[in-house]
Amino acid sequence: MADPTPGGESLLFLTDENLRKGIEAMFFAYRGFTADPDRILETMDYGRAHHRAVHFIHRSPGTTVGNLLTILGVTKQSLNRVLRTLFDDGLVEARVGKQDKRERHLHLTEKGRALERALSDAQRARMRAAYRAAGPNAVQGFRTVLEAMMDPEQRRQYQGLKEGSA
Amino acid sequence: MADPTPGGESLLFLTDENLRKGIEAMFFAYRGFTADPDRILETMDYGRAHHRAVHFIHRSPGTTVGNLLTILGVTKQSLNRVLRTLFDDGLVEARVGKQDKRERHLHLTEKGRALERALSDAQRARMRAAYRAAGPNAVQGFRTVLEAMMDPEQRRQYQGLKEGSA
DNA sequence: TTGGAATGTCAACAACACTGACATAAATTC
DNA sequence: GAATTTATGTCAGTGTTGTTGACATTCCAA
Repeated sequence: MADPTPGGESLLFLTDENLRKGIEAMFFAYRGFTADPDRILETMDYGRAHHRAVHFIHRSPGTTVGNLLTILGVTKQSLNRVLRTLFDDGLVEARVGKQDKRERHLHLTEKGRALERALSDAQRARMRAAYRAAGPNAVQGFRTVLEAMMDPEQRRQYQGLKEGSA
Repeated sequence: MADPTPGGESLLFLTDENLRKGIEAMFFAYRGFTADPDRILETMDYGRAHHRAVHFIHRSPGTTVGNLLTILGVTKQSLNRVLRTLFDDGLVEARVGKQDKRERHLHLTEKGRALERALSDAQRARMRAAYRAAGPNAVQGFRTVLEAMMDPEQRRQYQGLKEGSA
């Protein structure tokens, strides 16, 4: 019998069945991933879109609307609807750019930081439990596969944060 | 200095910064995960909900509407809207149960199988590329962490398929 | 000064989720 | 056999989040 693994390593992990399991794992895990913040959000008048906006504004304080549009991958109309409620409710404030006065630099207010903390505490708790249960090696693999699954554009945004982007 | 890792292992992988990276990895990777099927779906009149229904009917031929409701975690009204279009377009057929005539057992037609194949080929291609790039060890870790991230109920459904469920 | 970039806003629409209420048929239980 | 429960379908209304398209404002830059 010819060796089916020219590189010397087993390629059994690439069977369609294994890929299907990976696909379903993503589906079910993503549900768990969003479940806890969702529960908090639904007690307010907010949804996932608000969570995402708050998260990325927290991560990159002073980011512009345009940056946020690129990261979130939605239309400005869609983002604007969300941002307006966050302004109105006093969670986010927009400061006119000093150099370029067309830009609006987004910042969380104290109230906004409180919501961000509540949401990310909930989400991190589950992530931490999963990490702890799986161990550091598994976590390393987890991150490696997810990164390989991103579009190049998304991967750039994911990695670009290491050296600060705002 | 006291040893911060009583078990002897480093717990540095549990820092908030690492957890945040994991959270964003999930966010960006899920976008990539759904991007390819989404492109196919939008050329038709279908969306992600149709994809999910077709996927799970393919995986568990003869599954009932109730089973599907549990797996997908949506309301019957929501699922019904999707199933109706799949019936009307001749992608899925419902057979009245032999033992329990209230049940509708769902099956893909040839046309339905064709769509399923197109969608899962696209999704598997990306998953395969990611798996190959990351290697078997990373894939193992990927699956372990995702599994730990699921709700217990979801985990049961994810695992229950090993021994066939339809 | 003109063109384009960054942003905001109005209107309409679609996908996909939800709740609540009601209907039907069949199984189950008393 | 009657009453109840289960499985499914359907009608109506609502909400979140996305989309296009069009238009206005402000301001940087050539």
